[in-house]
Amino acid sequence: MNYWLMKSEPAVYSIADLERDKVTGWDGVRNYQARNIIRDQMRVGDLALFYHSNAAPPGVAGLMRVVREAYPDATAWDPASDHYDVRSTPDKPVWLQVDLEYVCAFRTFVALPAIKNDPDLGGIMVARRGARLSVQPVSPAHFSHICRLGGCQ
DNA sequence: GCCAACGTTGGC
DNA sequence: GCCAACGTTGGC
Repeated sequence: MNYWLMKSEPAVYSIADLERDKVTGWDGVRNYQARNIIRDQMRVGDLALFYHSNAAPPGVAGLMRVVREAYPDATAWDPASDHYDVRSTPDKPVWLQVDLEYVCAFRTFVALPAIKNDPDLGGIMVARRGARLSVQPVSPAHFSHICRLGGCQ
């Protein structure tokens, strides 16, 4: 079982939207490093922290689970989509997505400044080098600590 | 809105 | 393949 942190701007799609939808296709990833993680490493049953980026403050808002492994992201060949990419076609898809299901919304939002100041979360990627990557690995120890801070399982 | 970090593009 | 220019992310 692997653990991840996945970013979304809450103004676009938030943990409350996922709670309503129950399952969502995590489309729109347009970074090769993030795509390769989705393609090569994300497996059904993996858990992911739902991170609110571009928020005030940013931070972890809840928990979700992978329920479908990598498959083509159809928004890439939709000219009407904000994520349209002329290089990707149904025959040769460039961009991939997974499906994620809602697990819980944190009772306590775990804000980025608290993450940075927590000695138990030293070295976590979201606070350091590679912070911009929209799909990141999280160590089991860091993952369980953030879940405990958030008040979710 | 600013800007640092960093990924991508394209000329050579 | 180098690297300067440019675009994007995302914290602040």
